[in-house]
Amino acid sequence: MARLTNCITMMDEGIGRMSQIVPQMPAAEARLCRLMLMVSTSLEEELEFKLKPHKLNHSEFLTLMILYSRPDGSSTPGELCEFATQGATNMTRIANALVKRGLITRGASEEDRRRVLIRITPAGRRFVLKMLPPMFPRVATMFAGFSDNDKRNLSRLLRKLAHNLDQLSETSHP
Amino acid sequence: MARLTNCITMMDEGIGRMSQIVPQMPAAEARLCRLMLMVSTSLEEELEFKLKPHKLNHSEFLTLMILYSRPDGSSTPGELCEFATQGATNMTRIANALVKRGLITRGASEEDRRRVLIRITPAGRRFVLKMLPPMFPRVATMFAGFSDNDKRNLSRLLRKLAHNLDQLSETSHP
DNA sequence: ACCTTTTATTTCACTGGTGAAATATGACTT
DNA sequence: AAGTCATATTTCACCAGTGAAATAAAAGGT
Repeated sequence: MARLTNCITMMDEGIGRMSQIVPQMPAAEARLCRLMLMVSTSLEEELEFKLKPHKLNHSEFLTLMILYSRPDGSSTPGELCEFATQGATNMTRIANALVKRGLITRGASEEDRRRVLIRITPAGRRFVLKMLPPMFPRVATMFAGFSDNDKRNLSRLLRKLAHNLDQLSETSHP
Repeated sequence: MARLTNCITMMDEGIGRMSQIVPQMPAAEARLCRLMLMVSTSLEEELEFKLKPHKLNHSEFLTLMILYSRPDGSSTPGELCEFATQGATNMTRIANALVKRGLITRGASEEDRRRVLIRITPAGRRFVLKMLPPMFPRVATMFAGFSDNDKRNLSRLLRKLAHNLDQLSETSHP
């Protein structure tokens, strides 16, 4: 049996036994939580596997992609922290790494010179365009056997979950 | 707008622009990947938030739960590594931490004395029973507004995704 | 001109996790 | 009995990320 499937089986049995001991437990929801965490860990590993040859880690890749997909190819550290969900400390390190490789530049903004402007370089764009296509088959294979309806449904449910999570974090750690 | 929702909006726009530049990109699948990663990161934070007061991190909690849910309350380091998806190095540290708190014991197995037997203590069981219930409302709230059908569907789709991920990792890094 | 605020950065100590190599132990094979 | 294998652990150097505090720089309000 394969790794993830194996873990999921164990999890199912474990939660089954737990919910006999602690009947108030929301067993179905707990299962979904564990499923989410396990599957996404594995998904992340799968993507990292394609990044490693390029000596990129996940957050460097993500930062680069955010910059690429901006209309003007630029952003500020603060914005990048927000969208890549990284702390400022870490973003500094990420930016340092990408600047050293010549994939982005970092300079003072013209309008508001407090701000630092981070901008993807032509070399950065070429790099992305070269490394991206080999990832496509892998991403497509992950969702093999998913009907269009399955994909729509998964998207809908994840967004709904995201909405609930936002509510939760707003009320308890605002 | 809330944090996650905000990030998702940006992601949608970003992938929209990317798929105009690189039309072969499997845009729907890429969106689902990003959604999975973002949502599960947030979900994990939400759970950690409830663990922090108990000075437990996610993998310590998981290890403890695995032990609790075993019929005999015990396991071996190797097995725990597998089901908690942790390296041996890390499991040693986790076990050290839990032993120090008196929540588990670690001793040589009787039958096969190569093996180490890790076993949850009565104090460990009490600890779990005390800390678990306060997490329930949080977990339930995450899936507020999910019909039974939604939950079944999400479970089905995540398991399908898990299956595909297993296939992927078996063929490419076996 | 002065004060406040925003923004970015750096530094430091820390947590959490990885990977590789070395060591120990004892089971299994022959 | 000797050799091989499996298991667990430790150690070491490392990567990735956090949180808090200190510093810098300049915008904006008064």
